[in-house]
Order: sequence, then C-alpha cells, then structure tokens
Amino acid sequence: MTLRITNVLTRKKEEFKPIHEGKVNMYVCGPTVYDWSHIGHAKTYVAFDVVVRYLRYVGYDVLYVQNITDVGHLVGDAEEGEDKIQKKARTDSVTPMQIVETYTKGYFDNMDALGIIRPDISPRASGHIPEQIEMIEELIKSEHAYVSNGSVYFDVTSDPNYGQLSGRKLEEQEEGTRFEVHGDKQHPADFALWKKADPEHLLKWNSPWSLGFPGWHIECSAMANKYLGANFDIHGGGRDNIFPHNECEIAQSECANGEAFANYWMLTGSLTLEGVKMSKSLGNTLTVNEALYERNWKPEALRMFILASHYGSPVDFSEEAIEASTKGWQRMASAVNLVRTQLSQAPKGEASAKVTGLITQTIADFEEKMNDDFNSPSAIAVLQDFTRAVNTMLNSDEPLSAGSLTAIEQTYQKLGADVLGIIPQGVGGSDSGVDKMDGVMQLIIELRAMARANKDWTAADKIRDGLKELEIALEDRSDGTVWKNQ
RNA sequence: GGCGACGUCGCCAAGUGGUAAGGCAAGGCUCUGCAAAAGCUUCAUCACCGGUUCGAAUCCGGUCGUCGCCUCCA
Repeated sequence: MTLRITNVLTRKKEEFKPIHEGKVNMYVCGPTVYDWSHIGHAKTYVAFDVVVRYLRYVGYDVLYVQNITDVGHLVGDAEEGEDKIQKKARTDSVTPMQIVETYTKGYFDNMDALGIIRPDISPRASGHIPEQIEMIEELIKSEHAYVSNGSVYFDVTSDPNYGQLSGRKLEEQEEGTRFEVHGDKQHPADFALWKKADPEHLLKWNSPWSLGFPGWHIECSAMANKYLGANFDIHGGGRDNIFPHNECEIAQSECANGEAFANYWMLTGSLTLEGVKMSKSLGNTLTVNEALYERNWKPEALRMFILASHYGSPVDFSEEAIEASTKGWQRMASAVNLVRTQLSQAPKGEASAKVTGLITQTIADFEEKMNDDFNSPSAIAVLQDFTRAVNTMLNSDEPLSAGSLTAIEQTYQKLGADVLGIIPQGVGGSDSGVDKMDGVMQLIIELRAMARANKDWTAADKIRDGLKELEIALEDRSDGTVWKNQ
C-alpha cells in the first residue's frame, strides 16, 4: 500500500517517493503576521497538520518548516502603496515590530488551540535578510536578475520554465488587460527581489543596492534552501498563492540553485464565507478567536469540519455546516467517552476476536483512504462506521472486556487523536483537570443514583438540570450514568 | 480578456470506467421514571445536451452556472 499525492506541478496523482529513504523535507508557506488569524488560515494549517501527522504515523521522519512573514511587503506590487505591517502599525499607533510580535504570538496561540502541532522550524523573514541578499546576489551574477534604481528585479524571460506551476504562459499574460509595464521593470511580469525603501518606510535593511527591504517571494526561497536544501520533497500552501507567489518562488530557487525546487506541490483550496472568499475590504472575515471564543465552537469540531472536505477542495463555511460537523463529531467523541468510562469497571479479559477483527479492518480501511492523497473525508467515514459498531457493542447485553475496551480506545487514540486530532484526551471530553473533575462527577452521580433509587425524581432532575446549565450532560444507561462536557 | 478548479440526496461531502461512502436534517421503530444518548430502518442515478464504450457520475465535445487567481491574501 503506497502513499499517493496529487502533485499540482504535474497535475497528476503520483506515488510519493521521498528523496531520502524514510525522510520527508517539507515546506509550507506561513502567514503574514499583520492581523489576527482567520478560519481560512485554520483550514490550510489544519490540513497540513494532518498531512504531517499522517506522514509521521506511517513512519517518516518529517522535517516541517513554515515561515513567518514579518517583513513589510507592499499592499500592491506596484511602486505606490504602503506595506501592510506598517499600515497596521500606523492605525494602531504602535511600531511595526510590535505588530509583528503581537500577531506572531496570536498566530501560535490560535494554532495551538486548534491542536495543530507546531512546525519544527518557524523561521522569520526578518531574521534571514542576509540569506535573502545572498540569493539575490547569486541571481544577479547568473544574469537572472538586474538592478534598477536601487531595486532588484527578477528577469522572467531568463527562465524558460517560468509558468510551470500555474500554467500561465508569458505570451498569454501580455495580452491580459491588467498587465502593465511598470517603472523600473524591463518586462511587465518581472518581480521585485529587493525594493529600495521610501524615506517614510520603517522596516528597512542595508543591502548592496539600497536601504530597502526584500521582495515578497524571496524569503521562502531563501529559507527553504537554508533549512531543507535546494531540492526537497513537499511544498505546501494555499491555492490562492499559486500565482504569483509560488511561481516566483520556483523561478528564483531553480535559477539560483541550479537544480529542481520541490518535487511535490500540495495546494489547499480556499475557504469561503457564505460563498465569498474572506477579505478585509468586504469585511467578511471570521477570526479564529471569534470562532473559538465567541461562537464557542470546539477546536475538534472545527477540525472535523475542515477535514470533512478534501484539502484541495474549496470549502464554504456556514453556520449550518459547522453545526452539522459538531453533531457528527459529538457522536464519535461520546462513544470514546463511554469506552473510557466503562474501562474502569470492565471485567478482566483479552480483547475478543470480534473486536480485534473490527479494529484490524478499521485500521486497514483508514490507511487505505489516507494513502489516497490524504482523503480525510473518507477516513472520517471509516471512523464513523467504526463508531457505529462500537456503540452497538457498548449497548449490547454482554459487557466488553477490559482488553476489548482498551483496544478500542487505542484505535481511537491512534487514528482519531494522533492522526486527525479530533479526539479529546481524558474522560468527560475535556483536556484539563480531568481526574479531579471526574472524581467530583462520580460523587454527584452516586448521590443522584441514591435519589433515583428512592424515586425522588425531583432531586434527580434538579441535579441533571443544574449540571446541564453548566454544560455538563448526564445520560442514564442501563449500566449506570455517564457524564460529559457539552 | 487569460489561467485554473468545480457543478453528486433538503444541507455538507466521498467516489475518476463496472453499476452511488459518510455526516446533518426528516419519517418509522427499539430502549427508557422522564430526558438524553445510542441502535435498527426509510430517503439520490450524479447541471444539461451529444459522443466513445458491452458498460460512464467517472473519458471526449458542447451548453449553462458557480468559485479562485491574474494587485496583498492560507
């Protein structure tokens, strides 16, 4: 069973063959930290989180690099316009580096909250100015770039492969109405490697050409090269950056390094909000903070929603869709909760053949789906089927042995928690203070059981209703009462 | 105008040649002090038209529609 990946570079689904046996070097374009992360970021980074988790699950040693863009880039590619970070700094009456610091922290906090495992290296663009300058010098020396008025531009006509990723041919682009030759450029499609700074520009560095700042694309080329080498396995990012950013990255890297850049390109589909892509100008952004702390959607449910579509497909975010995902997630999470609760009083014994068989089949199906270009929607469907079977056994008359319950719990842990990150730890469906909380709950459940034994329904219902207001649900089963966070 | 995706049940969404996964919603049933949860069960021929094929949601051509990118954006 081999892993297959849809390679945007070749437009084909290909068998994945790493450059070095057992090792995967991977780069994913990170965020520009000038504002709060929104759920579009969440979609992309949850998707790649699962890619990395699965690669590790099947045994690869993954080195995952994701940049932080903290160098001001112009709002437009043209000469005019203000850099986004500087603009935000001005609006908020703080310095650019404060903006960068605030939103870098915010980004990591948000991604942590979503259960995303941090990249192994999160290089900052501002910390790699020398590397970028070095690469630009190499491009000038090899005549792929030219200096013009203190700025440096990449000469797209010097790269016959320019357009290989996005499928945009230079000749066709020239006919486009929105393409104009600009100021210092020799060709309209040439892009900046280094820009000379205006006097009022705050984020600027010394270079051989001017006091200025690097172009938008060069940081990824320079940092990927530094940490992963010229040629590496996987490059990921959002589909919306395929042109010009990714295209330019390839051009710069391959011309500077003299060898192929990334072997596999994986691009995620964009997330839209009520059918429209989120953008500041339309005011239809939904931040991760709002989703998590104002709407109170569970991180696992958000991940479930994101993973319910294939990573390469666009996704439309709606209230209805997230509610549906949450319900679906709850059924699975409740089953895990019940398994963990029953584990404490389960009869001793090995896992039954029925359970072992079910688990073997589930794991095989799950891996088959994930091996097919990380098909998380189908993998989730496998877990849903597993959950139905588990619930049936949990509700049957013969209690499951400790061995069976442990095996089931471990399966959820391996597939649902380790790979997909949608199964919470501990009893009760919460991650923190679970032991003490469970002790308290057991006591309350016991007291209520006494009330029920006396047919004191008033007391029993008061306990249940009161807990419900605290968002704790009690479920009376024939074999006892189970609690869980809602 | 160019480049690229896509159009599958009320909603979300898998499926890329062999006769339609899964989730949500809805109806029926079981269990139950009540409730909740869970289980069982019912529910689509794949935008439209034409073609290739023994056979197509899946391939080809056309039509209509939606979205992304071509200026910063995951």
